Amino acid sequence: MPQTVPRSGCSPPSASQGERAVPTSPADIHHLLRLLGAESPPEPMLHSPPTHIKPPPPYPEDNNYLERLYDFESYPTPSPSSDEGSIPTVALQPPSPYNSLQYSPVFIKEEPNRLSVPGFASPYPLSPSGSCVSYSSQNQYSSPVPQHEEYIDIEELLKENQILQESVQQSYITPKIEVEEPRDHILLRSALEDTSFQKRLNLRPIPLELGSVKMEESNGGAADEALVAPDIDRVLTMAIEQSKRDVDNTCTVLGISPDPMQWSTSDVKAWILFTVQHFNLPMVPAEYFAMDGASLIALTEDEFNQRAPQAGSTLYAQLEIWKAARHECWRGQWVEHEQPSPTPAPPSRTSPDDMSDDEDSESAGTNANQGGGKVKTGSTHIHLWQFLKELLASPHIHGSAIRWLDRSNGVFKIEDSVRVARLWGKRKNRPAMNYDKLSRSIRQYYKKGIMKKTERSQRLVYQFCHPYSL
DNA sequence: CATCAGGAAGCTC
DNA sequence: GAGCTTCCTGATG
Repeated sequence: MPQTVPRSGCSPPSASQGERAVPTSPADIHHLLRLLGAESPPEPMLHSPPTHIKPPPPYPEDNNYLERLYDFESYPTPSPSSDEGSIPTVALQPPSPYNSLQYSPVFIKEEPNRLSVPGFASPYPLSPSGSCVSYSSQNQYSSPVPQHEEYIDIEELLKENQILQESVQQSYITPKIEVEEPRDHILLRSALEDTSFQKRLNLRPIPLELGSVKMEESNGGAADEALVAPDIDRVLTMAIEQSKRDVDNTCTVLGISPDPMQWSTSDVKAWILFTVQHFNLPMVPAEYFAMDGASLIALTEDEFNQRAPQAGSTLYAQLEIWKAARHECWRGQWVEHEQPSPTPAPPSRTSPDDMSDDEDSESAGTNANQGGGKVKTGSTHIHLWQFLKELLASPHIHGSAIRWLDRSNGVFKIEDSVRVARLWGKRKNRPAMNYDKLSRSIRQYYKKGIMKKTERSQRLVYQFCHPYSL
């Protein structure tokens, strides 16, 4: 019997993570990473390339074709962020076959601790040590996929991760310091754990339940044995985080929303070209994807492949990541990731609590995607638990009204019931809202498995169930 | 007195 | 039908 992930005592039926199968072999991991958008690694590979990929039809290199290519100069070239001064930038150059066009370098904010796994989701080049590489405009373009590493050094990866986790645990021990847990992302995780790609890519299915060590017959030797599920879980978590960072960076560079549904035709163009450039894919004629984001989302993988025989799969896989991230955004997970660091209160105020209700309402209602996209929330179509998490995510503004007592266990306290109720009422256009009604709604969550009673009953203290506390 | 707990009915989407 | 909202009674600290 395979072991399974221990569940929280109140996992809601609809949100249970279940016992999904995840790929276990390096070959499958590699496929997973490719689906995240990384280009095929150079030979030799850990696995044979999928046989169904046909040789690309040669694109005409006449002037008419070149004119149909997207205009790279139209992209914004944001200057390096000032709040993360130590983070270097990477100026990406287009692939050499097309460098006869006039391109402007695109500056990407690179993060120093970017995961250094070849063929990984990150489209940004890394030096062999994992630090960033700057490409001057004179440099010849290098493939975004690191060429210097060809294998996943999973042991080293896990060692680093273990050190990281130990340091985090150390922080937990420190009294009175709240440590923000690394955000998990249920939907992205689901996308990553989806093994339907095994079927699509004619891979040998390798069932493994999350948290188990059950292995099918292994022909991969010691490398396979080394990949037990908890380790894969960590890799998945890192992959998720990486994907989100990549989405964030792309949003910043292109000035587009993280939600593909919001994309205009020109946004789609920008995204297609950006993705093609990053993954060193063959150029795609502009008219093949002349549509808005909603239409793009509606395309099937086959339709992507018809439009772009070589790039279609990667583009489709990337869009899947963005679509999953869009759901994360909706769930409010994106908010905390993109939220700018707390800014000082305006001079006219002595504390955030002096803010007017209107400003409270606004700050609690429009924080999604403040980091650079165009999407605004603030809709009345928000669940109470999401709203509470919004408030909890802004301790610099709402810390006096509601705050985490135990972030890791989802325990929070309403410090000012009147204020929280008033904010909720404003958001829902319910002027008569009061704490009595709000608390009644919270109590409804007990049945639904969204919240639970705390072990020791305390006034105004509630607890989210997993995974709602994430 | 404020809060907790939960039943019941109504409203909105 | 879901997700509240509103109103209610009774219990608790």
